[in-house]
Amino acid sequence: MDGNITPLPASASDPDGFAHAVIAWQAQHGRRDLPWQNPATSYRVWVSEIMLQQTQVATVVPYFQRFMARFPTLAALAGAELDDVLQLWTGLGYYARARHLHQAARRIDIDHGGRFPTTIDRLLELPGIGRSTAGAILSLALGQRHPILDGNVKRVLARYHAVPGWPGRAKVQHRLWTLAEHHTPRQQNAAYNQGMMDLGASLCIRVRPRCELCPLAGGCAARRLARQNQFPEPRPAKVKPVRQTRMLLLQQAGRVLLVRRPPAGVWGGLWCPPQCDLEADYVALCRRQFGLRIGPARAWPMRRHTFSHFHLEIHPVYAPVQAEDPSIMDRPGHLWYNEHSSNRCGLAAPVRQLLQDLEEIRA
DNA sequence: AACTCGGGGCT
DNA sequence: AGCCCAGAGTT
Repeated sequence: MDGNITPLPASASDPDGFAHAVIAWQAQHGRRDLPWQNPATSYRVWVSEIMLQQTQVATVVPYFQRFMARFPTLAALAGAELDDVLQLWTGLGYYARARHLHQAARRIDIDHGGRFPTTIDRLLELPGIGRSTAGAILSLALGQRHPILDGNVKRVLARYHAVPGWPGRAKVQHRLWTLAEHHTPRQQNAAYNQGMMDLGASLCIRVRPRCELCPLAGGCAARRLARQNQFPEPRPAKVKPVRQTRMLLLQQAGRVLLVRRPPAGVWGGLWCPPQCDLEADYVALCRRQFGLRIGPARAWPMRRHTFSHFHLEIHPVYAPVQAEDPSIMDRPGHLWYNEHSSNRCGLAAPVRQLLQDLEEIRA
């Protein structure tokens, strides 16, 4: 690539040629064969946008394929059990989004007769869909004119206009939305929005952006100032506290006891080994809470899991179950998990790792 | 170890 | 309106 920027034809709605440059670049270099682009139905674009909110494209693709194989239509998702949805979400993180997705599918089924809403106001009423996601669905699937402002677009606009401040701040976000609206073309809106996302993902990346290939380089304020790395500004740093927890790996006949976590909060709705404080008497707890008598316990090495706002130090303890009170175990919210049986449940990443380690020790 | 990401929810 | 929260992957 020679780095020359072709002079851009201007139009009444795009006086600086910004949108035109993005659309032309997208046609040549953008992504056109992602699974949710073929076909780009509202349902498929919606699911992909929710997954892409928390994960990069390469990771999302296999999750998306599995999800579509299992829930090919909105009706299939609306009729599904939450546990089945969470199972397909295992490892993706941000499990509230899977719950919102499922909830929203049911709402569309009930409130809209199963037909996907086609206006931004109706979309914004659904859980898990905000302005950017609604705009992406209507633009990419239906060709309507809406701006979007995902992480990639924020980075492109923050650099192009040298917007100071952290985009998480309301004032900065408002400025970026205004800029996004300003650049959004009347024609070829889908190609433009896809192009902005592709630009942010492939050239206008966080570190060492590849400005020499960028169709917007000629007008980019950050580049003119040679300050590409200083936009957008990072989130203000904060110190993360450390929390500790005990996880009880109670094994019986090759199965491990899991309990369902509360529907909201960390790992909401997921299944997890019983937890307690480090100081707690877990032998007594097993008997009192689960009716289990456990054999000699063995502590496993601590492992650390980092969340956005704290570190969690997990202290696993393994213990064989010697006797159980059979009447207690059939309560809802409890299950004996076996990797090879078809348990339908969502697992957080460190829990999945723990169960995998347990499996390897047995083998 | 720091950084990322859009939306929900609380104050 | 302005915070805080959520999780795993990437760098």
